[in-house]
Amino acid sequence: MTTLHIVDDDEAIRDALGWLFQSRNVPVIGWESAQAFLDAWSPDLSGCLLLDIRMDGMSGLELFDRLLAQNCRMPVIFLTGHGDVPIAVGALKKGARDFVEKPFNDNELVDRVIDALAFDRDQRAREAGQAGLAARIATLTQRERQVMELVVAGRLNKVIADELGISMRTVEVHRAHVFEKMRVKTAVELTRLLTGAA
Amino acid sequence: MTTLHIVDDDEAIRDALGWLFQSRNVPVIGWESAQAFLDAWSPDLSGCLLLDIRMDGMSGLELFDRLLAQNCRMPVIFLTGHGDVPIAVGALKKGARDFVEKPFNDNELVDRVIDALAFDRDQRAREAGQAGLAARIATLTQRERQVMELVVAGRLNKVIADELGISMRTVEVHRAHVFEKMRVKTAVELTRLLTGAA
DNA sequence: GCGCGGTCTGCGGATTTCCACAATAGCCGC
DNA sequence: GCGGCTATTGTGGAAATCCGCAGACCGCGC
Repeated sequence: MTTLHIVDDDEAIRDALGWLFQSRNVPVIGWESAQAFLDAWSPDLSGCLLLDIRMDGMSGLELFDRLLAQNCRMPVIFLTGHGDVPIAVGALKKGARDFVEKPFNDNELVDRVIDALAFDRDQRAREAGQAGLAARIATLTQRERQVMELVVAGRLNKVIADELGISMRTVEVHRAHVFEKMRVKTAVELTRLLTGAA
Repeated sequence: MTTLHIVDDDEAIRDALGWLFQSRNVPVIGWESAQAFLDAWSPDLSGCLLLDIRMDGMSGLELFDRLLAQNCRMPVIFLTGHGDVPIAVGALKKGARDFVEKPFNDNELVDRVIDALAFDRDQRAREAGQAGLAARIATLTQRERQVMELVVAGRLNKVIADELGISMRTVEVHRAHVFEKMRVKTAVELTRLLTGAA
């Protein structure tokens, strides 16, 4: 679900943030430790993360690192009480979306979270498209993939036949199969698909 | 030139940094104020910027904003004595490349500057390619541009003729002109050019 | 062994693209 | 007005692509 995940070991803060966001119609789930969230995380968890830096046990930064190692691309907003520039800079350069010091302005934080949620939705839509594409590519045979690459590289069938050492007719057959499986009608459409054009 | 531009109103620091970088074979130019650099800036100044935050007159942050307003895309590394998280976060989110607190580690700073210089070179190469492309597109006539768009959209000449209400032969002529002016031989190559593929 | 899928090939025809040669017409600047 | 650029169209042929029909070989699983 597209939810704000709040990871903070201070229950009072989880509750306060929970109230804040629920009053703005943002679904919230609270986690009492980095480990708890890490255990529950799966790639189809969507939404964004609000992460306290200083926690007992695993810190927010370490959780962030571990999530990155697992290819989590959920937007992360850090919350911290004690400002530390190198930490903030490091987190942002690793890809964190924001880094907010307490005390924070409620409205501002809500806005940033809402932006992050929208970003995650968009990103997931893009990734879903890519996944469908990858699935179609997976149905291609070895040869078909080879031919497809050369077609997308702009080679004529004649040239492809030469390069692969097969007859033009065979290239045509593979090419037709590629078009069918990739659900396109022309080489241009195929190129747009694979180069990720609009 | 691809140079490190140091903007700091403290001459001692400019000198110290100048020595540091020149000893590492990084060309350096020092500027004694934000205004001085801003006056001298032009879009073909290349390299990267090392910018002190606190200066008499215009601050480093304000210089950064003004440069952004002028579409400067040179990588900027901020230097600051007094850490302030919101400022650092704001600068990075606006696109600054780094934000370093004094005292800094010499080697680390040099590495980051060298990275930034390499980034600028790459970025300029990409932009030069795009500029050449834009220049070629500019030589196309109205009609040729229309035809090009439809070709890249994957339409057949026949369909393009219908959509534009002209004869197929005319479409062929425009299409050939487009290929010639854009220096490609196939519709696929043209598509790759315009969609910015490898 | 038999079927299925992948790879390979040829033939022939329809469609599309590519291109040289040729021509008409409007607009703009010298 | 002439020359140049743009847009338009036609004829006709060469080249490339698209596609159905037909057949071949090989490996794999039932």
